[in-house]
Amino acid sequence: MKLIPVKEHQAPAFLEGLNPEQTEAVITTNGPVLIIAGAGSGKTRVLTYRIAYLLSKGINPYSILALTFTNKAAGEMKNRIASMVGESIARKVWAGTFHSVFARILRIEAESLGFTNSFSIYDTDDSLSVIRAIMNSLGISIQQFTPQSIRSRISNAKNQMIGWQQYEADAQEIYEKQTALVYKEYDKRLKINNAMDFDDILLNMIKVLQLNPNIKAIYQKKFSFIMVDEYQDTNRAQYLAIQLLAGGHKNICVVGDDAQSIYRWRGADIRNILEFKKDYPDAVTVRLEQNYRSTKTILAAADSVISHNKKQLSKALWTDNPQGDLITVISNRDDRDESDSIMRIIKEEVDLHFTSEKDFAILYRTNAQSLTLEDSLRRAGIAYTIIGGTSFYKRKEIKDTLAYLRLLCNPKDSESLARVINEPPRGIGPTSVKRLQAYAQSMSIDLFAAFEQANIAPDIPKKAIKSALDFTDMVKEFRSKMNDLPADELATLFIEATGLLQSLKDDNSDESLDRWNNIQRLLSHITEMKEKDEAMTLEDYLQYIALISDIDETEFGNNRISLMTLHAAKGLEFPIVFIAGMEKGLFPLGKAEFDQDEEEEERRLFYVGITRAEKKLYLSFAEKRYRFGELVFSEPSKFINEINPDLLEWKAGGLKIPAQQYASTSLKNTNQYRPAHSTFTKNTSPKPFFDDLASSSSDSYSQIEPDAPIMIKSGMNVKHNQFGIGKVQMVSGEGEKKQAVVVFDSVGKKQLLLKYAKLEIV
DNA sequence: TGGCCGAACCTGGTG
DNA sequence: GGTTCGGCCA
Repeated sequence: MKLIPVKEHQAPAFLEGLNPEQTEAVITTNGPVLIIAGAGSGKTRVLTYRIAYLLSKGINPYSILALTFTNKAAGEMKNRIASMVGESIARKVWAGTFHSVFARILRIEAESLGFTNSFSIYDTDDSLSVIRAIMNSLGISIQQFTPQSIRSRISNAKNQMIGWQQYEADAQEIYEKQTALVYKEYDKRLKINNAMDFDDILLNMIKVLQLNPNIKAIYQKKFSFIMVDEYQDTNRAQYLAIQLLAGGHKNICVVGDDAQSIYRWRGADIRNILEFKKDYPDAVTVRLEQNYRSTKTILAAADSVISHNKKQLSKALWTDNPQGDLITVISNRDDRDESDSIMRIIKEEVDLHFTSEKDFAILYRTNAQSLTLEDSLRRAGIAYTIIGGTSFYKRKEIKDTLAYLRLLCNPKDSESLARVINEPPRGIGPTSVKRLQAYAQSMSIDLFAAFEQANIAPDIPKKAIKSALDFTDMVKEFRSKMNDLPADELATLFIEATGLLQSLKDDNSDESLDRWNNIQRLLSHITEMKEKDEAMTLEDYLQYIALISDIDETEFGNNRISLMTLHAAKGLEFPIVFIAGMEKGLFPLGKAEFDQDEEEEERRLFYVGITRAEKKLYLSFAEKRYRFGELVFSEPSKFINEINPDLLEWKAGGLKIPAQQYASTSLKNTNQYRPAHSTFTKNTSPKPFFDDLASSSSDSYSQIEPDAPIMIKSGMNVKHNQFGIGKVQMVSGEGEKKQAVVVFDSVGKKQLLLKYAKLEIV
């Protein structure tokens, strides 16, 4: 690979705004480069300038590969490149998530692995239902081994590049042995369905490169400059794929920050960044330590938090930015109160200081927290967008519609066929479907082909045969039109023809109407995408949708406040940030109490959250909160106390509801605590204080009386009605949240909430 | 065979 | 709180 000669030895004018380290990171384009980039140190800027710099040297945009973790980060990068070099060049750069870029390549190379180029991509839910079906057919108890845990075991294995053969060979305990059985069958079924799950996209990319030296050579030559963002979060498979692609020229630039490593649970291997120097001994290391994003206060808070982690590389982040406001901690009675407090602050800011809605972000630990927040936002009349929330795509009607479209593109996708065959009901019941599945298996054909042969398959009722044949004829008719009709028209006509829309219309309930509307939204989204990109096929659209989690991308930043999980917030920044649910057991999550590594990861996640804020940071917690539809009492998170108290100010949320007596909580700074609004009522009753509240929230909180804790101690032998006999290893938590770690003879180690587990002492 | 109802699970996060 | 799954009945 020969570089196009540099025309002049002077740097382009756009480099002038960079500091010396950033400049070095931008112009060191040949050979391996490791950029250690602290939070807010202009990492995205460096990456985009680097690409712009390469382009300014005459490098072909198609030969630049930039890999990110989230769609959001990829989109951000593309936008910035576009604003520097123009849309037409920017879109030629291969910038995207690992999954989207690799899926794009696999579409081209699928045949070398025995897939067709219209393979389906299964999301977590799809793969879960395949696993469920497999467990049922293998007679593995769904009660004893939850499909979720089997799925995550398989996924973890894949992320560490362990195939079913090896997994089977290594399986020791019963859980692993059962997983091995499912894993083997799962692999087989996906292959038959011409489908890949998210993990397969990485693994198959590696397979293609490893098995076909000529294909490897093509892509090594094609991508002559490779950049990887968030390198600290790559797993073994991603690491290997990068190494294969960069193997020839070694023009590889990785950017990362060990303090922001938050995907250990998903197989991220911190060694990848720590040992980069070992993999590429001549690598140049650049450290970006000046923070341009946050105030001194916010940076100091982040620093005092992360210093509680034992395992970390030393880093000296500093900033020239002003000191800024104190960090405000808001205490609230409950989750609803918390949401309302946040809304009130946002409204005040918007009304009094003319702040724009797009300047706010609300971050939380778990997706479930968004519900209460959304409710408050709607009542307050504030426009919002949930980033990365999958709610739209998780809707049944959307999944059904997409399954129909997948079936249209990928005839072998038996999973999708089974999903939609009775949506709307067609008189082909589960029994008939099972028989056809058995028939398909015995004849080694896919389910769609079995449907086509329903008349010769055994024991299928006449009515079902007719329905099956009508259905396959209808699908085939549309398949024959695939090349003649534009993607959006094809999709609309096909979905009409399936009767899905009509059945919702006929039902005529509010809910059905809502569903009907959602399907229309999806269909018009296809049209929208088609208008943007004339060449888009239905397969392209399905792939895009499978790998993206947010349909309303255009609404992002369009004068709406943003809601997202802390994980999804990585790489983003906002002037004003709220971190909600700062409670023990929620953030850090309960599991971290037992596990030092887990706690450190949660702390890094908090670090990520804090450093998203530019000007002002709010932390809020609730004394009680609905979780699993039940009210749970909680204490403030220990993380709050890890921030230097000089950086904090305390406020009480809650407007209508009188504040409770806080002295009983474990908070140290009660003297600094000021109720934000006049009525501060002392209340020593352990029961919440409800007076003459008009607020509708009150009745839902009326009966709260935690059960007496069960006297379970470590060392005891106990019996669980599902898992059988086990030994208590550890007990922790109080009252409702009291939990135990029990090692069961049958399924190994389990963490149980005593309130639910109903353990018997034996 | 298909529809309805109650029980059981859930919620740790990303693509 | 919502969703999914299995059992029971028409």
